[in-house]
Amino acid sequence: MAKTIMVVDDEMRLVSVVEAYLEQEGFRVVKASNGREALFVAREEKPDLIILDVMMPEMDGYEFIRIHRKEKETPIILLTAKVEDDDRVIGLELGADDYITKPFRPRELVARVRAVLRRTGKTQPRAQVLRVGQITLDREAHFVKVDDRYIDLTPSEFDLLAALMSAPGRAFSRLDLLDRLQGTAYEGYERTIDVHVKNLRSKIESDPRKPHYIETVYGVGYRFRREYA
Amino acid sequence: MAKTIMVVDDEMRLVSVVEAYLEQEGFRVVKASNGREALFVAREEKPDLIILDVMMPEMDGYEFIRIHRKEKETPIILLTAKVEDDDRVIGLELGADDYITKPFRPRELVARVRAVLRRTGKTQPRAQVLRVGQITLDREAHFVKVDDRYIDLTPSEFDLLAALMSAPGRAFSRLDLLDRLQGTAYEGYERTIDVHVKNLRSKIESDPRKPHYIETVYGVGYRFRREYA
DNA sequence: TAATATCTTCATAATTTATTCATAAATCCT
DNA sequence: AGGATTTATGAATAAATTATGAAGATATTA
Repeated sequence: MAKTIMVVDDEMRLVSVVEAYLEQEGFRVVKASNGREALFVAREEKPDLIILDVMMPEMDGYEFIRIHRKEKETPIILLTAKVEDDDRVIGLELGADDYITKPFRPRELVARVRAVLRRTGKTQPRAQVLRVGQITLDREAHFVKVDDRYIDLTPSEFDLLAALMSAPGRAFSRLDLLDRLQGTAYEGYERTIDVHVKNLRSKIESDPRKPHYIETVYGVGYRFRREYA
Repeated sequence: MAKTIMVVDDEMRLVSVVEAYLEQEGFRVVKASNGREALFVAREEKPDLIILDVMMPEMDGYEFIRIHRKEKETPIILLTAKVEDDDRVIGLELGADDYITKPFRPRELVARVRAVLRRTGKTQPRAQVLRVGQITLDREAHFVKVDDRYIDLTPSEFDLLAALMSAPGRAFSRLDLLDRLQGTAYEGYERTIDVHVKNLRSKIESDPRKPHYIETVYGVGYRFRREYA
């Protein structure tokens, strides 16, 4: 059965990005936007792991940990904004299992989630294998196969393709895609996506000038071609 | 069919970690948190081997052994917290087949499990010989052969190679590999893996600068080259 | 305990990827 | 069609990741 992860942060955008990524990795995600709410959700949903921002209104992360730990031993990964290692020390002392500083990339966070689950002996859900047309993308083994050929992609290209393939036929804005690649990192230049698309096309399209898989949606962004029946 | 191993300890955390490792190695795992429960579970599940903490509430390990041995000859590995050899002597006299002191590395435990099963004539649950390309790795005999030449590897290198060869074409993150080597515990520095990879390549690759077998997956980790049909 | 081997850490060189930018090409709209 | 906007592309630069040699720390063996 799917492992449940609770994400606690007051920045909704961050929560959404992390949620999308984790779900694709096969996790079930529940959310809370502050410590008080988190306590409630934790009791209801009994998450297998908690991702927790230290800086939040109402009740901060440390306070949450103190209270939660009296009831449960759920592993916790802290999100800290600062670069200093004060937070780290305090957090780990209070019983956090790992921490990651913002901004971070979703894939980095997922790696830590898996590491912590492994450490604490939880079984791992399988990442989704995406198959559309002649393309297979396996997030777990991290490979992409096109017409029985294995293709090497850079991390950005891989994540970009995974995002698009996760919802064939749906148009993604460049901002959507940028979030997937950079997570909460400061706003990058949207046109960066264009370049990644170009490079990706050159690797997976037989005729990059007339893309079959990755279509341009003028004025909007890009989408992966939907399969027809 | 997979061998069943019963793990008996009151520290749930420890049990979980051990469970994860054993399952990864292809064993089936059943659990109990004290001697009394263990007796019950043993009768139900008929494990092929028992891993048993000596210090437990309700009914300690020695007591369990005494009673269990009247019914079965299931091999037993003792977990002892102390470094003194009192426990060892007593335990072995009582009929334990091996013992290991806490803290221990999962891979150490797994090694002993295999050794005991071998000694007591049980068959191994998992393929012990991995062959990919011109490389043969035998977990049982613990040797590596490349192009008909036997190569000496350090323990880390051996485990690393075994992990990679267990799933050619699959990319492993450094975190994955790290806890295969160190048995979870704490987050070691991921770059340690890079160094082991370098050393391993220098031993098995004909041109370490252009590795044929162990490929780098930029931004992700390493993988063993997939064989093509 | 000394001797040896292995593992980890660290600094820095080498390599690969990501981003930005300028400009060409395509699309849209009236 | 013409102008405005958006996308595609090649190339330069910046940023990030990996490779490597070597020193220091640990562990193992004699």
